[in-house]
Parts: sequence; C-alpha cells; structure tokens
Amino acid sequence: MELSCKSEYALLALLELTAHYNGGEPLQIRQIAAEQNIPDRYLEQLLATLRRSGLVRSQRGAKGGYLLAREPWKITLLDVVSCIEGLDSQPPEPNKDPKSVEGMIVWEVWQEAGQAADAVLQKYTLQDLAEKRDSRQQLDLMYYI
Amino acid sequence: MELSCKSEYALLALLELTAHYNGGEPLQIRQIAAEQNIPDRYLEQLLATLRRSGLVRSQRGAKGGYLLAREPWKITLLDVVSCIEGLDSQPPEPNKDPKSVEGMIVWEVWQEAGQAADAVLQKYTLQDLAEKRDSRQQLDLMYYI
DNA sequence: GCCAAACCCCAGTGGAGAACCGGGGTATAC
DNA sequence: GTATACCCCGGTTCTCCACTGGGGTTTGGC
Repeated sequence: MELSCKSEYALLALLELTAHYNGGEPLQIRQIAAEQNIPDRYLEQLLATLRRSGLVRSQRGAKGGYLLAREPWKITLLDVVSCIEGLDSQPPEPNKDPKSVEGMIVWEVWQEAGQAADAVLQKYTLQDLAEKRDSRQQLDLMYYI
Repeated sequence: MELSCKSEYALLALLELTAHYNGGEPLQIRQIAAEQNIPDRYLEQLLATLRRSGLVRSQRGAKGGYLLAREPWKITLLDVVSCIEGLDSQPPEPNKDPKSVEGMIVWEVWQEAGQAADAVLQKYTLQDLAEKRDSRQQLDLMYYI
C-alpha cells in the first residue's frame, strides 16, 4: 500500500469536485490545479485514471470539464487510493518462486498491516472530508476574529 | 510507511537469530544469508543498521557474528521496520510550506492509516513469528506423511 | 462552418532511492 | 601472527515517481 503524492493530488482534486457538486457545471483541470497548487498536466493524467475507474466523468469540448460520477458520500478514500496506486500487487511479488515458510509468514503480516490501513481509508468518504474541511475553515475564521 | 524488500530481509535475518537464541554462539552473516537466500554484502548493511539501533549486537574477530540484543519477545516487528525504513518523516513532508487546510486533513488521514498499520506490526514480536513458523513447519510435515 | 476551449493519448526526462557489489580497514580467537 | 570475522565507505545499475511536451479529437459559441 502506497500513500504517495499521487494519491494526495487525486484526493485534493476530488475534494474540489465535491465542493462544486451541487451545481451541475463541470470543473476544469486548470481551475482545480490552480486552486490546489497541482501541476496541471500531471493532474490531467490522474483524472484520466479516475475516469477510467468510473470515479469521475468528463465532458469534452469547450465548456467541458470533470464531475463526480457518483454522490460524494458513496466514494471512499480507499476507492480513490486503490484506483490511483493500482492494487495490482495481489500476487506475492513474482521474485522468489518457492517462497520459504518464513517468507510466507512475513508476507501474511504485511498483508494484515495493509488491510488495517485500508480499513481506515474505507471508513472515510469524500463527503466526510469535505465536512471536516468546512468545520475546520469555520474554526480558522473564528480564531481570526 | 514502506514495507519493502529491505524490511523483509531484516526480519528474516532476525528470525534466524531468534531460532539460535538459546545457544550464546553468534551467527555469522554468511550463514544467515545462505539460509535465507539474501545477498550477503547487502545483509551486512542491514545488520549494521540494526546494530546501531540496538536491536542486535555484534562480536568482531574470528568466531564472531551477530546476536539479538534483547529477548525475542521484547522485539516487535514495528521496532524492526521503523529502524530499517527510518521513521524520520514526522514533519508533514517539507514540500508545500503553508500546507492548505485540505492538505492538512488528507495528511491527518494518512497518519491515521499509517498508525493502524503500525499497530499491527507492534502486536507481533519475533517470538510470535518464530512460534508461528514452528507450528507451520510441523503442519507441513504432517501433510507430507 | 470555423475557431477556440477543453479533454485525450502517448512518449520522454530528471532525480531519487532501492538493491547490490567491491575495496580496503580493524578487531579478535587460536 | 594470521586467519576470520565484522566495519566503513563508495560506486553502479535499475526502477519508479513526479513532471513535461507534442500532437490529436470533441464540442460549444460566433
């Protein structure tokens, strides 16, 4: 399980789409990238991946952009991360063919640790994070006054 | 949190030391490497790291080698992994200086997921894995007969 | 119809780190 | 004193991440 910069970018972009979910207007890559300080050509690739996985849908041509494919409370962080990082390492790495007894045991613990992390990512939805952000910003405002 | 090949090598080596823990004789790098199919010059570096962290101690000179520095039930997998991978990423990555509100929230979830994985690694000791291996091997033997 | 705005696809680059390998130095048992 | 181990430091190769760029294709507005 990787939690790299890629996943963070994707999540920030999806949070932006969540914020504008009510209006049916699509959001453009450039706007998202500018808002979240993400290199736009890179974000483009990530959004393409998210689209192929069915998390967002796109509208081509002028006035086009991206929208969430489903409601923000139906998209978990695990959906996003496993889509971006590509959960393709199901085989226990094709390096050591017979895989010793010790190797298997270590691998099983690795798996268990990864599943524990996944469980955390699965219990949060985009909606949850958006709400958390809203209350956080309101708090910041109170401190400012 | 990384769970790379390095950590696996280190764990396998420590399991080998656990198996020979009763006899006070040190185990040599070459023996461990041969037993676990690890490149020996690479394993040497890992053992040096483990030594600097106080998980193993070494005996130099002829008839030298490595021993566990404490009892195998007092060494958790988290001890090993955080020593090898280096748990130096406490600062929220020194890339984006002001770190937006969204960035902070994402980072906090990342932290929570990492801590969940750490908790799994912390509940297993070298002793636990060694026992698991012993019972597994006994099981294999039964199947063989 | 045409053009500009947007997405779409594919390919390449630079840097960092992982996994090794090797050359010498140093301590210690015999 | 010498063989046997660890010790330290550096280099090499390879892969992957983050990012960039060059074109194409679809679409709305004039």
